[in-house]
Amino acid sequence: MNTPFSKLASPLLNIPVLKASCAGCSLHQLCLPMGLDNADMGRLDQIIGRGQRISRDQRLYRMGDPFKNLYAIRFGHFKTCHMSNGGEEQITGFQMAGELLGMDAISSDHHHCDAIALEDSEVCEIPFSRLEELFSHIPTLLHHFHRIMSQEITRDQNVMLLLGNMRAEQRFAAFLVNLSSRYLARGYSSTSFQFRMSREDIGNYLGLTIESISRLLSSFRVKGWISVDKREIHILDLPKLKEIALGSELAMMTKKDCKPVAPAIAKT
Amino acid sequence: MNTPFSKLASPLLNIPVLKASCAGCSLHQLCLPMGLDNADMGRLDQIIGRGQRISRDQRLYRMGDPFKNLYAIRFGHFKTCHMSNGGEEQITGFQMAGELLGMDAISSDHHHCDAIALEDSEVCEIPFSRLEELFSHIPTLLHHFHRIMSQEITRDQNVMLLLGNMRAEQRFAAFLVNLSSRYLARGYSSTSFQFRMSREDIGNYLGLTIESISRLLSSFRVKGWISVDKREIHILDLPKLKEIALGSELAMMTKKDCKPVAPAIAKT
DNA sequence: CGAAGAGTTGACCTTAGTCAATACCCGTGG
DNA sequence: CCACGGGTATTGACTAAGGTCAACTCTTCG
Repeated sequence: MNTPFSKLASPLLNIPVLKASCAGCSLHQLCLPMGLDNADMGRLDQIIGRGQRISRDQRLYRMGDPFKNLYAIRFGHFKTCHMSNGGEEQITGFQMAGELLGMDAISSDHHHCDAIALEDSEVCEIPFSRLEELFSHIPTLLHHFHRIMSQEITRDQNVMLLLGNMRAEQRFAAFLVNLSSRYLARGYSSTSFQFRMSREDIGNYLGLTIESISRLLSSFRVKGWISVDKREIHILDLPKLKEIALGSELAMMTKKDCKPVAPAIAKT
Repeated sequence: MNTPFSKLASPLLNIPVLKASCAGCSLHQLCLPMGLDNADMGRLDQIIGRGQRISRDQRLYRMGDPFKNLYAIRFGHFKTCHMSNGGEEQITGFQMAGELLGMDAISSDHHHCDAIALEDSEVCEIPFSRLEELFSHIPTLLHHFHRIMSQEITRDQNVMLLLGNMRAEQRFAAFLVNLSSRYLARGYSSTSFQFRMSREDIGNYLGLTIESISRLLSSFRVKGWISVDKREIHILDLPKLKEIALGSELAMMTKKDCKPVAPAIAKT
């Protein structure tokens, strides 16, 4: 295992200080420094602050906190929770290693949501003002940063699609497929992984109740598409899940084997 | 009325060419050039391409189109439609004058949605590559651009909250209040305006059916909160709508006048 | 005038939420 | 060791919110 944080002895306090290094990090092709040459990556390393350990259930930042840093997740998982003024909370996303936290705060200089660790995790602190200084010297970095922000927008809009259009089964399938592909991109198994979040979190994220999630898990299990043991899940029929996630008409067709003649993608 | 586009005679074709000018535009305090001094605004003007007229129902861009420009809405209204792979469409937003279109396309160099004019409209074309060049010379502009992107993220996440947590009545109230405040910010009446979109569009956006929208309009009318005539709406009780939009517990309280003693904002 | 499109309203039905009982896991302490 | 309690998950029975289907109106446009 590579150790992307080198432990330096703090001269005064004699406690280990975590010093991040993009160059030594296995995620640099997924994360902010993507596409940078060694020289530029070095410059980025210079501004990146000390790493932070965040233990399970701890908040990296809270809604209303002043905005200073973006955070790149080194390892671990987070959820971001928005609170409506009425007090109900909505989980707007689950983030994993290599992803950036805090971009929602740029617009108003304070955070709009809570970021909560789902397990013991570690993040790199990226002072945003220094990052902005760097942008004028490294156009590649700027461009990539814009891609990341834009990606976040696209992702959110896909969730809107999910919440606005899909029925429970489809939402849940889409959720599983999404997790699956993100683990794949990180070099993990796309078919066997653990839920880092509770059923309640999943339900909240998908706009469903905890009971519905439970029932969906059971139903998918009975149908032979997955096997579950607590938070351990094995996807047994990924193509089927993708089909369900993709949606409705097409899935209905194949399910009922009806009218394979007429073009399935008829206008709605 | 100020005319932000000056008509120049095209030397060859002798047709009027629309030349945009931020300095002369009434929206420059809402739009991209916000906070720029005159010199910088001039530099921005230099890169802004010709204006485009988009007539009602026409598409400014389509999903899959290569990404070249961002577009600032000069006047008129747009909707952005995502298509799921399954073919169902979801309207992810309604945009009005002073807002930027196309930011979702930065991540992959092609557009992820269709932008459709809800009425005859006009946009300024902003070549993104030239804008990025400008960023290194005008940090203020870059910073503001980041705020705009971040705002888009926040806004999308608020819609997620709406779709994930709110019930029909609350969604619709939130929708009305949102429109109201955006018109206010543009100097229009916050209580009397026209829907630029059909009931179907509203329903699609809010994750409800057209029939539900119709019923909600009727019910709000009967309760005396609004008056509607086709697409003309007058908000008669904005505070009430805000209360409903804000949500649940608080609204329930006042509605039923029950237990005004216990703190309404109890933990969920 | 007739046809098409948009909107309204009513009757009925389905999906997922609510409520409640129960199971299971795990850490604590007698 | 087992009992206890709290958090988490599963399952069932019932309900309600909103979807579906259908009839009808109104407006617009050719």
